[in-house]
Amino acid sequence: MPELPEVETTRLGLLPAIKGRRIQNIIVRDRRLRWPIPDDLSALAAGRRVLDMTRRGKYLLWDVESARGGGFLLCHLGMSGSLFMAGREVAPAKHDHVDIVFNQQTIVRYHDPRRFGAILWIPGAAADHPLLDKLGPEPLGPTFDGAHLFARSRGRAISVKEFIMDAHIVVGVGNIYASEALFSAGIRPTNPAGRVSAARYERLAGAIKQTLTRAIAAGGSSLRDYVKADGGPGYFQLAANVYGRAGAPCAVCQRPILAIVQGQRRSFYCPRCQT
DNA sequence: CGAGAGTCCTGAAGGC
DNA sequence: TGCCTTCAGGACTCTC
Repeated sequence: MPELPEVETTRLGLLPAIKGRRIQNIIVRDRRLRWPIPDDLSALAAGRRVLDMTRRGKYLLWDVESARGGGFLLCHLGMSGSLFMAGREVAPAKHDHVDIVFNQQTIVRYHDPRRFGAILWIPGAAADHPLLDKLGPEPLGPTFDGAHLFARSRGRAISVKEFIMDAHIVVGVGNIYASEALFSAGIRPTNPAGRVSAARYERLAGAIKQTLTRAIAAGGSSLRDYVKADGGPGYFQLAANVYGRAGAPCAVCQRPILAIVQGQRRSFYCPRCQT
């Protein structure tokens, strides 16, 4: 399940292979993703160079000569998607829905069994797109801090865990890292967001940054494998303190980790360390 | 506007 | 062994 570190690692892995190179064509084998892949995607992108690839939250934005009549290729991996390098000699496997072809040896292949991901075309300025224009700050960026969380949470009855997973508050905090960051900060996930103190939000913001930074570093160390192999190692080598550990002893106090459901999502926490 | 539920999809896991 | 059921999960979309 790609979270922000996986998306960032994908970006860092693909960028050197495609930056400045011209897209020959795009082969779409199955356009049924979260939204249908546009019919004319290949025609829009073919013959144009990829000037850059940036990330906004978990969206990857390919700058396909946007300033010269092109646009942005928006790509989201959903929960089971991956992008990896392939050559034409490698036959597409099941669920390999799209090939972005640069040449015979250089193909970026999109694989997504559950098809929760997206590939769209944005003409013009990407920041104005409805999927992007209301997103919160980047968690690793300079404008994200405890004061931001505190200010945005006043009056909110929603739980603090659901609050930090809302991309309009801060992008890129998925289910795994939300549980992990709340554990690090000692905050119980069920606490109402509007009642969490400024001091605790400061700790939480720090925990989110640290958790994501460590995961990106771990992903980077196995970058080559990940990009070549689709869905590879790295992230899951990071030992979770609470996520997926229901009933197992807390690493700090030995009490059993609890599992609950919040907003149709699983949450894990230590009943003693998190208050 | 906010809260909560519904929705898409497939593979893995569990029950019998 | 094999079939059936349940569940997980990102994030948009709808309803109240």
